[in-house]
Amino acid sequence: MAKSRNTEQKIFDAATELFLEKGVDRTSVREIASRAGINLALMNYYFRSKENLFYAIFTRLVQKNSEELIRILDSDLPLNDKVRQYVGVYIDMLSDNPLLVSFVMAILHRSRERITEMKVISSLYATEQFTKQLLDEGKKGNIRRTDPTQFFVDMLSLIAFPFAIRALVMDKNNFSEADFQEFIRIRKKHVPEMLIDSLRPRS
Amino acid sequence: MAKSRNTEQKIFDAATELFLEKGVDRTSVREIASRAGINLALMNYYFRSKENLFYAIFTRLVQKNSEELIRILDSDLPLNDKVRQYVGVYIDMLSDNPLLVSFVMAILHRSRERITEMKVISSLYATEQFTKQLLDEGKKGNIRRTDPTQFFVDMLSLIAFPFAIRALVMDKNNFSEADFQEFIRIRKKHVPEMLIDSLRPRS
DNA sequence: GTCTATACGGCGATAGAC
DNA sequence: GTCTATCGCCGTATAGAC
Repeated sequence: MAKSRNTEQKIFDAATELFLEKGVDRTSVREIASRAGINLALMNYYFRSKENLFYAIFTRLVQKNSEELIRILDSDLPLNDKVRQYVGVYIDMLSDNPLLVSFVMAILHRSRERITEMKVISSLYATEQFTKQLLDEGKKGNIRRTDPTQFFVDMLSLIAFPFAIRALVMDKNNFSEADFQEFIRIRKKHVPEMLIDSLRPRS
Repeated sequence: MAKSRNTEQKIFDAATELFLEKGVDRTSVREIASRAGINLALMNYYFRSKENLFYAIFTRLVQKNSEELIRILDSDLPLNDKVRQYVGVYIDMLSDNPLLVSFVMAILHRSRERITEMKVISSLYATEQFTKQLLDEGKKGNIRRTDPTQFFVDMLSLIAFPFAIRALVMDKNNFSEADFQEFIRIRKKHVPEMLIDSLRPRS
């Protein structure tokens, strides 16, 4: 018992490091065990499978980061401020956590049907309250668009996809790391304004 | 010789089917050989590796579909018409080719450095001529935005990401297949208008 | 070209001893 | 809990008959 949490944590930490360094698929369980300084069998004693370990790490990472996102969506902020804040925080979060981007890619790349099982991934999506707010603003005629699903998918796409095609963008534009960070910094202003524009009633 | 193209084609077709059904990673070369009705050794005779086979299928699929996209980008159409046509054709293409979406996901999920090696993937990105057109319109003061990279990333994100998170969107909205298709059909009108709006000079 | 047969090292997972 | 030893599958490769 005394050593159990310790060992579990060592496996967890070693896996997190390796997943970040080499990606999930290119990291073998033997390598994780080796870096954790334990045996291959122990790896399976604590986490029944590599997939389980992956889920454990992913869940913790998402939970840690998604709380703030949900808090923003469920806040009492006016719609425009809310969009600005949400996009900014979300982009910072993806920018600061390459592992998160890589995990989401790995999950999207997996079988499409079972995405539902990863309940935690829902926390990266819209909340009921935010959907309601959009519908309410629409009824009041304050905004042009009336489909919350389209709006939220637009928002998520503009936030997340650039990180997914990061390598392609960098290659095509001869971007350095700093260039890409500057590109993302500009998006933090640009994306909210574009979304808010799309809501503005026509003059 | 007589049978060679035939066998190569059978392997090609069997692999295409299986990649679509189960995803690239979950399909074994033994399974491909089995479905193609041939032997494991032949599999290695024609394509030296599974990776080679994957690239062959992917390259052919992209080339077949990207020609029209490039033709549109390099056409003499006015900017707004070009955006409408490009988005519509691109969305149709992704809608009709789930394999293409899955392959792009697989590649994005692979090592980020080597994306450059897949030269064919560049054909899914902007052309020089289109970039030039955006810059020219900007100089003439016809459009508000001046950064072609941001615009093109916006466009690609709004087109492609919804297909990547298709399962999530369907789950969160209780969409049937038909519902999702309708959702996409609406996007074919909505996305170009949103992009064109973002270009329109402020009144 | 196509086949059978066999082999290699690496993988994820597990049985069973301690 | 922790270990050793082993299983079955994987991608890849090759030798040799037809």
